[in-house]
Amino acid sequence: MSVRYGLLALLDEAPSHGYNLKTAFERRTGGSWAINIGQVYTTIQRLERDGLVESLGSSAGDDERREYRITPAGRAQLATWFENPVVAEAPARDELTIKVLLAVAAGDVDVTALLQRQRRASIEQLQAYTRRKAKADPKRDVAFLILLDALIFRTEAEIRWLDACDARIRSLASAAAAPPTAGSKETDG
Amino acid sequence: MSVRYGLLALLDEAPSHGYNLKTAFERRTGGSWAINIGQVYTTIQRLERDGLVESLGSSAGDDERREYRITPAGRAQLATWFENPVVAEAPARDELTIKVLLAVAAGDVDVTALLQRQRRASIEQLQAYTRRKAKADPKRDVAFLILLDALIFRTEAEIRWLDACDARIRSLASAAAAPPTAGSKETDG
DNA sequence: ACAGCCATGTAACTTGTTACATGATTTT
DNA sequence: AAAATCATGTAACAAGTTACATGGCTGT
Repeated sequence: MSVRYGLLALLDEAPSHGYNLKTAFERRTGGSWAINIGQVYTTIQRLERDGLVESLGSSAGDDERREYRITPAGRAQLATWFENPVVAEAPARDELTIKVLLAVAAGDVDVTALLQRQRRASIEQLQAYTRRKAKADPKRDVAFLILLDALIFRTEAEIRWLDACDARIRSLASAAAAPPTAGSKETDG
Repeated sequence: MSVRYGLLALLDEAPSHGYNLKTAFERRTGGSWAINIGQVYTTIQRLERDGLVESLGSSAGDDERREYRITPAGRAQLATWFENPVVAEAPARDELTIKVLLAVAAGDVDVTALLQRQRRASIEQLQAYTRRKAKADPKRDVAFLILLDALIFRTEAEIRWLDACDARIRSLASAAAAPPTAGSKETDG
């Protein structure tokens, strides 16, 4: 819902038209979320369909550049969006998580190697983000820095998690190699 | 692509049918990713359309329970998926990030309050995960624990990021309140 | 004349997702 | 007999995304 609310938030500030929304949206995301212009128009259409924005047809006069304005319903929905926290309810809807989970269960996949490859890739990402952060101007590029912070924290968490996975798998392997100490029945299918 | 590859990975182990894939998929994700049965069938259809799985029609004989088998192409694609790390290329495609970014730029949104609300929600989430983790059996519920780890690390990162955002915004506010020390021109539109 | 930006829009497609219709088998 | 579980499938939609067609206006 990011693009949808993104455009809605921009239209909440001032009426605007497609092309302008595209550039404004990209500026807001620190220039790092390129958006296809076609998507802007389809998203506006959907917002209009849902009564959240409306076209300013007659008063402007221009045939090109049709401007859109947020409606009261749109403003209300935007306010609700800002007021309610984003719940990470969708637990494992994440590709990396499910991949590791499946790899662990698969048997014929080298999970340790997978984790190591991912770790290397994540570290590289992290370094790239850090380099970009060092170049940014703390006064001018606030949006970009906020975004980089998000990416950095998330990637760090990912690396920690990969290590935790590795540890879990190693401990599983050693537990399987060592003879069971007490009454530990294997009941897995 | 999680569901898609999830089903493909399950079919890589053994041929199976829709209903069974559903339960297996849910078991794999530690029982926390409920999947609508309809989605399983649509996803299988799409996999078949793409030549990654094929139906075992005649040999089984049964009219119900049509089994599917992975094809060589499917196996190849699955292997590629496992081999290549998940790149977090899509930078800000995240709802919370874009929300904060938009709120900061909006002007009429109380960003500090937004951050605090989100922080409270995230802390609650974190506690819920931790409680569930404490209850889990480290031997039996490995998948579930791996998943919980992911959620916990991610939520911790989110909280750290929220705090970093708060700090950035406060420092911006204080910089705006204090008179500029040197030649710092304001050129924002 | 031609390159390039400003500007709009449609068709088509992807994955994810739900609601609904349908029926067999098994358990209570 | 009724309820629950096993089982399949379709229609329809959401949101994101890209490729393509179209044209005006500006600078070289």
